[in-house]
Amino acid sequence: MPGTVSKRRARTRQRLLDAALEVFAEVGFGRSTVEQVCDRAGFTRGAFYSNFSSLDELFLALWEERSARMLGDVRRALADIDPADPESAVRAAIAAAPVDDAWYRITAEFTAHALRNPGLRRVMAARERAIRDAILPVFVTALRRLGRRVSDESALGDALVAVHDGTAVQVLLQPDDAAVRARREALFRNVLDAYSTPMESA
Amino acid sequence: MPGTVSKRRARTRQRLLDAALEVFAEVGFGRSTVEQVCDRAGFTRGAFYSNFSSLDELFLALWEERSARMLGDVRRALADIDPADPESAVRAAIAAAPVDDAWYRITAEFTAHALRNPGLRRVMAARERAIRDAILPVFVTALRRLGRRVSDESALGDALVAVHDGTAVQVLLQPDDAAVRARREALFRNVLDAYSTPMESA
DNA sequence: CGTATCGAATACGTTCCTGTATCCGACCAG
DNA sequence: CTGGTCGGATACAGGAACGTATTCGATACG
Repeated sequence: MPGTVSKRRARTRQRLLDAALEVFAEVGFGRSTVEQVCDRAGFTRGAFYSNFSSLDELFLALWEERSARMLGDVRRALADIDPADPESAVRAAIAAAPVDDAWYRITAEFTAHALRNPGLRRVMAARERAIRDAILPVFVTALRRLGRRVSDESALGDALVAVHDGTAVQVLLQPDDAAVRARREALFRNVLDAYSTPMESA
Repeated sequence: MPGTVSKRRARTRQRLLDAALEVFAEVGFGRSTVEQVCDRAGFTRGAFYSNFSSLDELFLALWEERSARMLGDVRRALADIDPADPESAVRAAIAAAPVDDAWYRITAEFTAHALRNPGLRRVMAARERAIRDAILPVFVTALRRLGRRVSDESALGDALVAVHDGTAVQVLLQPDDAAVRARREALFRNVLDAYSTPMESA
């Protein structure tokens, strides 16, 4: 059966990816080695090179997988929201893209890496756009339910992503500071407000 | 003269730092080696170890130096602004913290690095706060001149930094997209607007 | 069953990098 | 001019990681 991979192979691959996630989070991608990943996964380097041609390739595969999963999580979390309760919908949207320390470290380093490689950069930009476009409709419909309409959806999307990323660093740098978290949420509200206008009631 | 360093030593040190900046920007801190830095600087590893005990130490020194310089640049740029021209003051403030590709890559990686190390994390958080507090007054006085007062300065400061960082990534990922840059500036204006309220005229 | 194939393990040579211990030259003081 | 010291160069031994070529065992299939 061409195009199929054996279960054995798939399991090995997955364990390598999982191990790599841990190693990258602990020592950073740059400082990670093929050997460390293999040790952690319980395989030898032979197994690694039978599945990936380089650490870079694995890195990309890992990022694809994780960001796809996150995108799925977001879509799923937003699929069964209560249309009558826009407040909780927005809360669900924010919760769906949580500030995860380890994952932030990895994406930060991957972003830096991607900025050095035009091909990767485009892949990353596209993925960012996909995530933005998945989340955006939720906010738009929620706002509509609150009697507000969004004029420029792209602008709102970019603003939300920027605020999400920018404030995530602050929250992670000062994890014990409740005020920082509060300001983060306030900023979200302010942006939603600034990018939508009250509708004439029907 | 205790506490002093010879000129020769200072020059060597500086050349090593400059070379390191280039190397880090090109291959990333994690993938950089002592040898690469020395080759680039035109020294041997002996000179390196006579100045730094490890790449990590140099990395920290480099970041200190650069971020201090940037802080100085900001302060200087904002020292001689025209008080009668708040528009250009804000423009100067934005220009003072430019979106520099190489520098962004390094700080991104350093941030990830710092998040793994509580001591470094606190150093970084303090530095971020210093930068924020240096820029903040400019915006506050500029807004006042425009007849608006800022109620919560900390909130505005955090918001500006978050927007700056969050949108910087977007700009770097889509360097040719003018719309992204435009949205970035619009977001700045929106934030300035949201975090200030019109004053009763005197 | 037996056999063919697939995938992980092994083993190898090589390159790169590390850190230290020592050397040598330049610069300064007297 | 001369001795001392400071700072970068040299040299050395060791270790880590790489990528490949090959082996060997397991699994699927006739």
